[in-house]
Amino acid sequence: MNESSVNMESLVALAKKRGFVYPGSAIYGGLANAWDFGPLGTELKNNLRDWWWARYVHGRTDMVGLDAAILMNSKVWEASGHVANFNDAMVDCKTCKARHRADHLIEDQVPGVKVEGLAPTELSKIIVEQKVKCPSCGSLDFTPARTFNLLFQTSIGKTEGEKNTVYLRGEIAQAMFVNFSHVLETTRRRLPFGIASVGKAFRNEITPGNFIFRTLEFDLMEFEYFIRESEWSETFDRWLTDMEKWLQEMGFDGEHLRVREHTKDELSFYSKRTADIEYHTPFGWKELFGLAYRTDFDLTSHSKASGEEMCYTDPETGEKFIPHVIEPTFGLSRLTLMAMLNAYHEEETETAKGEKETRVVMRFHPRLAPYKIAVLPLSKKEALMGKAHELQSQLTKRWYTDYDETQSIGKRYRRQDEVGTPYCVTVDFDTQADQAVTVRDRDTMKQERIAITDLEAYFAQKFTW
RNA sequence: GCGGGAGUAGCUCAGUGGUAGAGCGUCUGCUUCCCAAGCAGAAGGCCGCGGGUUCGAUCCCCGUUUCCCGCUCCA
Repeated sequence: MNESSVNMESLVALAKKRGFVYPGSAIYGGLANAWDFGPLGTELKNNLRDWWWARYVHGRTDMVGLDAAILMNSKVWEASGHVANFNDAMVDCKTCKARHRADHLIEDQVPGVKVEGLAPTELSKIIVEQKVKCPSCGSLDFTPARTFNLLFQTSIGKTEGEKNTVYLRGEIAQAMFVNFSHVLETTRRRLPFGIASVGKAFRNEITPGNFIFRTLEFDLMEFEYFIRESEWSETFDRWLTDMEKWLQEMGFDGEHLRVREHTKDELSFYSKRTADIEYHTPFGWKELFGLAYRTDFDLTSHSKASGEEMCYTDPETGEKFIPHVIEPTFGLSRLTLMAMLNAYHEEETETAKGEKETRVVMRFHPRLAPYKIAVLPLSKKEALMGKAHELQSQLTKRWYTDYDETQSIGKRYRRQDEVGTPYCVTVDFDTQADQAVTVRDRDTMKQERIAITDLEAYFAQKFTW
C-alpha cells in the first residue's frame, strides 16, 4: 500500500493558516474536539454537499429532500434502540489503568454467560464472582462498570425531569423514518424511492480525535432508499458502485479508496449487510462512507412503538407491506477532511534566486475548489487595481473569486496554490493597451494571454465537466 | 477516562525569580513587480487560566484547561 505523503500536522497548520478549519472557541482556550469551518472550509464543505445534492436529489426523479429538527421526541430514540444500545458499560483496571468493555471481558473469559441487557452493577458482580482478569496485566482489581451514553441529553423547559429530557440526534436517519408516511403522502412516491438529508448529528464519543475526523458534533449527508425486500442485494451493489464513482468525480484518488465489508461480528443488530468506503489517511484506512442494509427494522420499530401504520401499498397489486431500506451515508465533515488530504501536495521548486523551497498546492478538483478564480493586479497602480476590481465583479457573478493586491505576484500565486484556486487572472501594464490579461494555471503553472472580451467564454469552457 | 509529554507574538521557537526577544507571516509606503526579490516602517504577547510560595512569578509548587503520543471506545 502506498503511504500517504501527507503529514497531519502540516495539513492542520495549513487549514488554520488559510481559513479552512479553526480550533473552536479558541480565544477562550478552545474546546476539545470542537472545530469551526473557516471561510474556505465552509466553501469546500458546501461544494461537496451541493454536488452530492445535485446528483442524488435534483438529478434523479426518485429522491426527495428533508431537513428535520435536531431535537426530537425522546420516544424516537427509545424505539430506534439508541437509548438502550447506544452505550456500553466500561471498567478500568486499577493496576494498569487499561479500560475495557465489561461485556467483552465477560464474554471472552466466562463461557456461556449471557451479558446482553445486563445492568452495569450486574456485570460488575459477574466480573468479581468469576474472577475475570485484566487482559493487559492479569489483575483482578477493576473499578465498577460505568456506562457512557453516546447520546447528548438536554432538557426542554425550566424544570428538570424525566419528561423533559430530549436527546440531540445521534444520527439523521431517524428523521427520515419518522417522516416516512408524510413524505409518501405529500409527494405521491412509488417504490423504490429515497429521502435525502444533510445535517448535524451529535455523539458523546469517549475518544474523539484526529483533527475533524471524529468530533462530538458532525455533519452527515445521507439518504434512506426504500425498496421491496427482494431488491435489496442488487440495490446495495448498485449504490456502492455509484458512490465510488461519485467520489472519483469529486477528484478523490482511486488508489486512496477501498471498500471494506463488515464482518458478521461487526454488523449492527439491525443490519444484514454493511460495507464501508475507506480512505487512506495518514492515520490509517478510515471510513468516510457507510452503506447499510437496515432491513425493515426501523419502520417496523417505529410502527410498533407509535401505533402508526408505516406501510406501503402497491397501487397495482394492492399488496401492503413495510418497505426495506438501503442507507448510503457520508460523514460530510470527515469527507471534507479527506478532500483536503487528497488535495494536499508538496513540491520542490526553485526560487528566482535559485534556492530550493517547497510549494504547497491544494489540487482540489475545480468543482471543489473554494475559489475558482483569483484576480490579481500586477502592481498597486490605480489603473491596474481599478481594472482588476472590475474584472472580479464581472467574474464573481458566475464563479466565486478572490482578489489580492498585496506583496509580490509570486507570493500571491503561492497563496492561491495553498488554497487550491485553479486559475489566477493577472492585470498588468499591457492590459490597458491590448485589452487582455494573463491567465495562470495552478497545475501546470503555464500562462496564457486572454482577451478580456473572451474571458467569460474561456472560463465557461474550463469549468465545464 | 487513564498514562506520558507540552503550552511564551498568527506560525516556529529562544529566554530570565525583577512583568520579554528572533526568524517567518500579516499590514503600510517605495519599486513596469509574472512564480515566496529588495528597501523603509508598523501592528501584534497581562509568557494558557486560577490559586500558592515570595518584597516580587513567564520562570518554583498545586489545581485546571487545551494540544500531541499511547491505551480504551466508536451505529
